[in-house]
Amino acid sequence: MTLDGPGTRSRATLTSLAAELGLHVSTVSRALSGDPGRVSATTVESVRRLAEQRGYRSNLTARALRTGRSSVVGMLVPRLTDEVLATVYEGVDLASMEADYVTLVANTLDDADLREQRVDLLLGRQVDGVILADSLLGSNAADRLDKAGVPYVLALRCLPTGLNVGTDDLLGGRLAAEHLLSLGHRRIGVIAGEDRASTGVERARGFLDACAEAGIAIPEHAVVPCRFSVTEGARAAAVLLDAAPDVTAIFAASDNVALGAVGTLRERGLSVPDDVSLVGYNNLPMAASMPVPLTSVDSRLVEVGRGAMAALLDLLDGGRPSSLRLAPELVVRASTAPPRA
Amino acid sequence: MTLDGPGTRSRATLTSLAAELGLHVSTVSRALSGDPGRVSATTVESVRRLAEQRGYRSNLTARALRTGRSSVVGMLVPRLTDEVLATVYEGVDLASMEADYVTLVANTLDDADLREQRVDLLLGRQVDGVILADSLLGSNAADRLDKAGVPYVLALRCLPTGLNVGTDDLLGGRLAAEHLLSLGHRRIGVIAGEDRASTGVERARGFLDACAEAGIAIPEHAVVPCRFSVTEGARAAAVLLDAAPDVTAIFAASDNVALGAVGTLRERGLSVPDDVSLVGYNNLPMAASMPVPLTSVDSRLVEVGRGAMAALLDLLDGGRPSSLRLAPELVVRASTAPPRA
DNA sequence: CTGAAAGCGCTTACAG
DNA sequence: CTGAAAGCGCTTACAG
Repeated sequence: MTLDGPGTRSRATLTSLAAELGLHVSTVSRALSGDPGRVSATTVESVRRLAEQRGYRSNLTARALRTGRSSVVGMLVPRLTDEVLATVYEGVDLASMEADYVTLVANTLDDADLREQRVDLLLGRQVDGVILADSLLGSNAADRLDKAGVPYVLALRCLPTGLNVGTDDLLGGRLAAEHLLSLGHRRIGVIAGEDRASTGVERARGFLDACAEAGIAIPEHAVVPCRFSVTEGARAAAVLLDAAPDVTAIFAASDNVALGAVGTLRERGLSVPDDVSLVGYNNLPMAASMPVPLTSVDSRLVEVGRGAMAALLDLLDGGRPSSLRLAPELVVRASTAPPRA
Repeated sequence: MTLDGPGTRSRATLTSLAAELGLHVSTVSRALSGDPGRVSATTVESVRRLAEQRGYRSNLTARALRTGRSSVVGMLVPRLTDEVLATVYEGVDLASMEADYVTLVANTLDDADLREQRVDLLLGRQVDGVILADSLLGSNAADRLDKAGVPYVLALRCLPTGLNVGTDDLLGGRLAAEHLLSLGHRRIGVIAGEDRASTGVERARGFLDACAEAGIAIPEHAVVPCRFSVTEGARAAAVLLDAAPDVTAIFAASDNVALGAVGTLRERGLSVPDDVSLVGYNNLPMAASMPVPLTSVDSRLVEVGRGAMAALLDLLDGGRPSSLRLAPELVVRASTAPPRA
């Protein structure tokens, strides 16, 4: 480990390569950028070889300053400790890497002030575009980005306007409802998720709509909003069971929330699925490995991330990408069964 | 949402402010950087006001090119979808923000080639330093960083040499052992965690050492290594129970692994803690909200992240920070009880 | 096919 | 206290 500051060992630059080869820096630049037909094959060859030997790596900072493109995109998430968001990020990151971009991610904790601050930070870093995975309903996407003319894409959490890449959560909620209804459940509770996020709202609405169409009314007191965390899931489940103790099934708008709910059910001596069936959402890896493997709606989070980045890259290339809603899929496991006779 | 490319609306620059004020760009730079006593108070005042009005934001790319300091640090993690690493990152990010740095994070998936590639990427981005939270025992920290003279700090996962910031995992393992021994357990299994990472190895060794000192021998077949995930935890628990079906307690080197183990125990009709007591590690929020609240060793992950960044910043300022081992703490919950009589 | 020049936006010795 | 100049490392029209 070194204690010297950065740049102690002088790195190779275009200029140093040029000097060593007796060429002009501009020629070396062209040779390396692979402008085909604009520079002789032999020159390209010798430049490439020396660059390799000297361990030359283009200074992306300088390039960014010169071209006005940083090859950096920003990404806003509520928090990265939420595996759901970390998974979307993973998709974004994969697509970034393939396109020689890099993604600067920032937590906003569902806090409006912090969010503004983070956007400012990203803009100061000259990001070419931004992926917003933390949108709250009723707010605009991001004033500052609009003002700065920096393109952005909404991911996962959607808004009525703007370029959106997410899962069809209305359909996802519907799939969960159809599954429980087909098993014979009639008294069902819903832990609806974050009520300021499209994900929470639409999953619940899709579920409730499907129930209503089947002639099953879910009373209001059996629908409890809840932030997306294990702890909040446990709390919301308690509220739900107090208000509607006779439910035979619960739809939770996320796997973490479902995990919290399992704890509360157990505390009350209710077992899954014998007493209460449980459906989660997102189909995180843990769903399959939970104490009782969890039936869950797969929301294709990595693809959401990849898709959002692809749309942003298209935008940056002057394209006109359209919004995308991926189709979710129900994965049935042991946590759901017919209600007790 | 705009479809224009970046930079469409021309942003205020030092030059544009200077022109508007009839000052030289260097004066404006000094006024804004707050060089005290080097520029008149009235000038500072007028420059500040205009900068505010025009929404001036310093171009950090240009500054980086000029000063040779990017105010960007890199961070390597095995994967960010692991809540443990995401939590360490959160600490790093908080400390970064306070110091006007930004952290570029990259997944390396415990894969050596991908890691080299990621380091190259970070170096190309002119990072001032790097936090390595993905070290594997037996490998060096990072050749490329040494060669490039870029300072780095090891976080969470430690190596025998280099600047390390982590938890005292030997002690953590010991705390878990003392707890189970004091409850009266004598036949104990260990799911030892990733055997290429210091965290996995030291937690297990601390545990085994404490048992040995108490005169309790844990046979080799009751110690199963395991990657840090729910899925792997479930698998390892099965291996363990096949090899040592008579255990009355299990120490799992992470909470995720413990969660996986709960599933396996349940499958086999064993209940926690009546048949088998279970101790996890890290004390993630979910530990408290698991179906059976999990006894766990708190590894102070946010502090590890903060400490690692503080050490790196010290290094970048020419300081000589020393390694840091934080003291873990046992948090007792419902998953541990005396063995059945 | 290669060279020479300009310039991205900033900071920092050097003058005055 | 302010100005003028140089330069970080690159790219890209413009010549030749």
